[in-house]
Amino acid sequence: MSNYWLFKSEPFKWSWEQQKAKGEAGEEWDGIRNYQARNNMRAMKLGDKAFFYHSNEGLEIVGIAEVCAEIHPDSTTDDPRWECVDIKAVCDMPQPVTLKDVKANAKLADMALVTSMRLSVQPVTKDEWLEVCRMGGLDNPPL
DNA sequence: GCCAACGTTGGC
DNA sequence: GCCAACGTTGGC
Repeated sequence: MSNYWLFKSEPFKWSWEQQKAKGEAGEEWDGIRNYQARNNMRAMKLGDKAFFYHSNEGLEIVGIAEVCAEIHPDSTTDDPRWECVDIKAVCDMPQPVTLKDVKANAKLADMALVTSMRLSVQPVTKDEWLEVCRMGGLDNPPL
C-alpha cells in the first residue's frame, strides 16, 4: 500500500526534463528547508508515487515520479535538521494538469495544492491521485 | 516584478 | 512563549 505525494519545483532550478535525464538513478530532493515538507518526506516509503509539479513557470503537473531512496541527510547542508528522499521519473502526464484545471475541479477542492499553496512537498489522497491521473489522460495510473 | 500569504527568527 | 520583523514562496 503505497502513499501519494506531490513535489513542487521551479523548472529553471530543477525541471522534469532534468529529472527524467537522471533515469533510474534518480536524484536527491535536496534544499528543502521547511519542517512540514521535511516531515512529509520522512513519512515516504520506497515505491511511493508522486506528482511532479512545475511552480512559477508552467503551473502544471507534468509527470509522475517514485520514491527510490527513503529519508537521509540532505547533502547540501551540515545542518542535521534537514533531510530528504531521492525520487526518479516514472512517466509523463500525457496531458499536463494545470493548477487552473485543479482549481476548477470540485473534487480537488481540498488538495494541498489549492489549500496549502506554499507547501513544497505535499500529501495527495488516493482519490485525488486517481482524479488527477484521469484528467492527465492516464488510463492505467501507477498505484 | 509585485505583493499576499505564511513560515522562521529573535528580542523581550 | 508571545509577537513583530523579516525572508521566501509562488500565483498573478
